[in-house]
Amino acid sequence: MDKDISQAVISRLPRYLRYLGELKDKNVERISSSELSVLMKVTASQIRQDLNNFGGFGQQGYGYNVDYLYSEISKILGLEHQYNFIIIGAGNLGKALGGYLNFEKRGFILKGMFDKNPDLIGTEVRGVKVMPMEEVPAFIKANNIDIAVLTIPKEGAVLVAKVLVENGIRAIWNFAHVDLDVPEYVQVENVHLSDSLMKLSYNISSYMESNKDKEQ
Amino acid sequence: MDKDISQAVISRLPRYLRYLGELKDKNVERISSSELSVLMKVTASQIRQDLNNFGGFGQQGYGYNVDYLYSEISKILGLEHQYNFIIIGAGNLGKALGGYLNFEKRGFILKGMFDKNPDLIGTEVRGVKVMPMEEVPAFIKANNIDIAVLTIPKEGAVLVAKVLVENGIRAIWNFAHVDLDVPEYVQVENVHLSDSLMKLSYNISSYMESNKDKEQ
DNA sequence: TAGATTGTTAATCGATTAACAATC
DNA sequence: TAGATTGTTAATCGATTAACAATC
Repeated sequence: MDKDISQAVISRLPRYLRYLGELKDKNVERISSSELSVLMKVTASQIRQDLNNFGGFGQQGYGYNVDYLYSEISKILGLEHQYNFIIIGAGNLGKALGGYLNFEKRGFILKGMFDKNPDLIGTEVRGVKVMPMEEVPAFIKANNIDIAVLTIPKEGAVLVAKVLVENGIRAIWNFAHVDLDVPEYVQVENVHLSDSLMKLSYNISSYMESNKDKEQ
Repeated sequence: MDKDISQAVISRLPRYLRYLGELKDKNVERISSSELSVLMKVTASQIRQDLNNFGGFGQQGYGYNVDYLYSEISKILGLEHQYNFIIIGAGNLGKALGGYLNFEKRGFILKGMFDKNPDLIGTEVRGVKVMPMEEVPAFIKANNIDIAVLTIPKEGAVLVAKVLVENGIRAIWNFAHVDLDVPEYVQVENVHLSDSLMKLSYNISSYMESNKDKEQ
């Protein structure tokens, strides 16, 4: 299908979807790329280029129909599918993600949680029980799990990822602070929180540096 | 100081630091850009270009001293500073971030947590008490808070950010699913988890699409 | 010294922006 | 029809890669 779209474009799609959702909520019927560009603080040209990677969703002289564009971007992002997911690591982060109801609205269904800590086994998040790690392989197969969320310390992550892949997982949302090495057919999305915090740290201190002269 | 370095470069620095940390742990003394490029799966050229934005840290014919390069990148990222931070929103995500000890190792000191939910007030994370939202302004001033972590639903986030800025916060680590509008001197780092999940969703479904023909 | 590898310039590639003809 | 705005091509800008002279 579509020739490989750059990840830069993909990264912007959820933000388009968010703004279009807000416009929908306000019952806005149509919007032009230039109006949207003002709201989103990007160029109108970029919006049109991005969208035209996937097809012509607008109409000359009119702009874009908000509802239609919203639903098209949803489709592009694969949000019309349902995905079953499990969470590996039932600490605070795992629980936070498991409890997040908006994911379910988008079609991501929490099927199970796992942890190696016996104290956590049997506890629940939204009615989903935490199970011991040994049960992961059988559970994946029995429940058609698509996505595994990895919220465990980096030490165990590489091995766990291997087990997940062996048992047919197709995607990993990786919060462990390590790069996973998986076959190309397994999609990995990394969320490295400490990297993000370091970026913030850089920007704070580089802003300070650049203002040293002006200070007094 | 340094002419504005692109955010693409900044984003790669924490990953360099992570690999150098691992090499340090293995007592590796020196490494060449090409050895590192193999480990990290990037080009040697990119490594050298990235580093030379900040100065010449290597030596011809030798490569880079691991310890030295590690400490230089730490400095660049501002990790030799101490930052005091507070967490606004003491739900599971807030608690997860508050409990993360590695942040403290990097110089990020959790000073307080806040929530508007009376049930949470008085509970603790690592000895840090959750306080009511009304106390935020006085607390920021009294405790020299640099960074606020925003782990509240998007509805309240814009208003809270306004209050934070008015009281002298210089940086916001924003987990609320909304774009904050703050003065240019306030640094914002966004972590939009649902955007990240949608990217994963795109990659799963576009991989499926691209293999439809091959299937059977 | 000879070999290795950096720092840096030049070439290439890709992404963003500008411009405008097509068309609703 | 006239005006507006897209879809798309062309121009620009920035980031990545390649190449190599400098130098340890």
